[in-house]
Formats: sequence, structure tokens, C-alpha cells
Amino acid sequence: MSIFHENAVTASDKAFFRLRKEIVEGEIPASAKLSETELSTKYEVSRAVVREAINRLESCNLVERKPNVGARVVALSPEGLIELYQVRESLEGMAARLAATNMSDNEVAELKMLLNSQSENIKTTERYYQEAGDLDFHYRIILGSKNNHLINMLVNGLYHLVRMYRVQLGMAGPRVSTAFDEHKHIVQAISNRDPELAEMLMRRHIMYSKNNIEAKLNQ
Amino acid sequence: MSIFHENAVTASDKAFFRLRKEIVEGEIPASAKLSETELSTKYEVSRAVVREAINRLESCNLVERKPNVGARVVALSPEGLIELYQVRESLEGMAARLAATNMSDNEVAELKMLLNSQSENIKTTERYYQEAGDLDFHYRIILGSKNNHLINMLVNGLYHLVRMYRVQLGMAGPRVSTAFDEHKHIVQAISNRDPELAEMLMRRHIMYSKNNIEAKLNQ
DNA sequence: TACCCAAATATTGTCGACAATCTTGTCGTT
DNA sequence: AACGACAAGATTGTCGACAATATTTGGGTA
Repeated sequence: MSIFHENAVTASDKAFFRLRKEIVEGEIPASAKLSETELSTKYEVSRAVVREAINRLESCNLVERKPNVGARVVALSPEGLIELYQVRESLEGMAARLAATNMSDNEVAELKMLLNSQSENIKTTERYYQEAGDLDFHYRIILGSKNNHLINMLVNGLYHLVRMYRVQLGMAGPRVSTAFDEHKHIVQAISNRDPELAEMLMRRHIMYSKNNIEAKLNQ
Repeated sequence: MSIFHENAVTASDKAFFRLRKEIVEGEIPASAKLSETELSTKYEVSRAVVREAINRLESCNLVERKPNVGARVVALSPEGLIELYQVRESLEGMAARLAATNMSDNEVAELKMLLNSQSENIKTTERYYQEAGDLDFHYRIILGSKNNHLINMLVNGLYHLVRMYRVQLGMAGPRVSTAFDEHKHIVQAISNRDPELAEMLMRRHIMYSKNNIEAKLNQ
């Protein structure tokens, strides 16, 4: 997740990033209890910074907390994944719509270049890169919306959870080439400054991913 | 905001609710600095609970925090309000779509009853009630989506900010009767189990509000 | 054995103090 | 006077200890 280049300034930041990484990548498994004392000895910091880190993870929807009881990593469920993709469809659709209006010509050009470079590597490269490329694509459109609420909700709120599902349920999926075509069409709509089409295509794109995942889960 | 009946169990909860109320209602003005020590003496609690409350307010997008510097109440701007309504349009549109599928017949019937009771009071009652009624209407549809992510984002994340704008910029608006008609049509679509129409009508409904606000701001 | 109550234990919530960082004000130099 | 460096003050970040609450353990009774 080095795309976002967040830099930790305080100890809570470091603990937050580390804990988030361990949760997203499954080192700390889903539904596991998060003991404040345990983590504070493990990370060699005080309980206060662990507490703050856990609180932040709660606002990312990565952990759930009950008063006087403690925090647990969220449970991963097929239903939760569907709900997540419904929200993504809604928010990223709007992001594409806004991006069609608000992205600069320069940003659109760079987005096209990104797709071109991906198109060259698309057969030779391995899965992880494709996943990062997909992430990068969506990330740029989100930023292109120029809507700070939207950006914050998606980047800080949903994407780590999406990645947690992907990593732990092994949902990188094939769908590589078809997804790539969908990306191309979305960029075309943005380039044509067609907000409605951009939104519709983005929503379908995410809906297809959702259906793909649902099919895998039910098989 | 007594609709949501959150009950505070811990001291941080109380501080959080109180601070949120004071910020939303403008008692602590927009862009004001939040001093931890000051608030801790004012509320007669330790700095730790104030810190936690402020952190929670940050995840509600009601305050912004800079490391080693402190927290400020967010600044209210016309652009921020527009961005907020764009996100609302997206999320509540999806909520209406999902509600058309997921609300029980019973819930739909209760929603209709709510509208009927509002229809009777619509001329005699004062503005505040209408505002609460509007809130209640949207709230029920959000819950009707049965999507926990959506519910959480809207109820805990956006609605207090919306209310802060309403209170402080005096945006209760007239638009009472037209908005009521829009509500009726949305309920009709949900009752007909027509997700696409429900979403479209909700998006328009919110877009109209946004346009109404924009017009007021630019006048 | 199954169940309930109470003591013991462990965990979270809250507090005050200290350390690290930023901000403000003063002084000196150009 | 303008600018920059330095010191003083104030604010946030971090820590360990204590208080309050939840969980577990153990014993007694039906």
C-alpha cells in the first residue's frame, strides 16, 4: 500500500500502521481479540498509544470495540463483502462522475499513460502487480473527483478493508483482461467529459467484480 | 438528535456526545481550536478522555487534527457543503435502492404512516419539527437498506456534519411541501419494490436540496 | 451432574506527571 | 526596520499507576 505514502510522525501513527498491516494481511487473523497490554508489550510502547491505534482502526471499520470488554478484528463474511461492494459501487461511481468534470487534462493524460503501460505488461506480469495496478487506477479516479469527503471515505475508510478481504479470501480473481477493457472505457468516458457514462461504467465495473466474487463464494 | 438514542456508557462517550453537540450547534464555533487541557477542566475529566473524544470527532469529520499542534473544528465552506451533498446523493441513493429490496412490508407500511402523520401536521407545525421529520424519513430509509457499512457511514459519519451546516448556515430551507411530495414518490417506488426508480428519485431529491442551497448561497 | 453465587483474576477506563514538540516573544545582527 | 537565532512558555504525546468493570474460577446446593 505504498501508493498512499502516509508518513508516521507520532508513535501512535507507527503502531496504527503496523497494526493495520498485520490485520489486513492476516498476520492477526479475523475475529481475533486485540489485547491492549499484549500489544503494548509486543510493540514496546505504552498502552495509551495502542489504545489510540485501536481507536483509529475502529474508524476504519477494521476492528470492533465494546466498552469495558475490548476490541476484536472484524469478522469476514460473504455478506459483509457484498455490503462493502455495494458501498464501493455507490461511492466510486460518484467519484468517476465527478472525475469526468474535475480531473485536469493533464491528469486524464497521465491516466491514459498508466493504462498503456499496464497494457504492455498485462501478459508478462504476475498477479500482485495487476492488483497494485488496479488499485492505482481506482485511486487516481478517486483523487480526480476532487471531493475530499469522498477521497477520505474511500482511501482511509474502505480500501484497507477491501484489501483485507482480497488478501484473506484470496480474491485477486482473474478477470484481468476484461477488467482492463472496462478500465479503458471508463477512462474514455472521463476523457470525453461524460459524467453520466463514467459513473455508469464504473458502477458496472464494480458490480461485475462483485458478481465474480459472489460466484466464487457460492461455488 | 434523540432519534438515534445512543447511550453513553463510558466517560469518553459523555464527553464525545457533549462536545459533538456543542460543535454541531455552534456553541463551539467553526474553525475554533480545541484545547485538551481547557476542555478537560471545563468538563471535569482527565485529558485522556478529552483526547479520545476529539479523536472520535475526527473520524466523524467534525474536527481536524494535526500532530503536535492540536485539533480545530472544521471550517464550514460552500464548497464543503456541496461536496457533502454529493456524497449524500451517492450514498442515500444506494440506500433507497437497497431499501426497495430489503425493507420488510411492515417497515414500508410504517414509513407510509409516518408520511401520513406528517401530511396532517405539515401546515400547522413549525420548522424544527419538519426538520426532524425529514431526518426521520431519511433515517428510516438508511436503516431499511440493511447495509451496515452504509448505515454507519451515514448515521455516524455524515449526518452530524449535515446538521452542523444546517444549524450554522441556517439551511432549514422552505421547500417543505415540495420535499414532502418527493418523499411520497420515493416511498411509492420502495413500496413497488422498484430499486432503480427509488434510487433515482432519492438522488434527485437530494440534488434538489443541493441546488436549493447553492442558490441561497449565491444570492 | 447441573446450576447458581461469590471470590479471584484479568482487562479496560481514567488519571496525573513527565517528555517531546511547537509557538511565542526577545534579542541581536544586518 | 526586517530578518533570523535563541530562550521561555504553552500544548500535545507518552508513560506508569490506580480505579472500575468484565471474565474466569471455584465451591456449594439442589
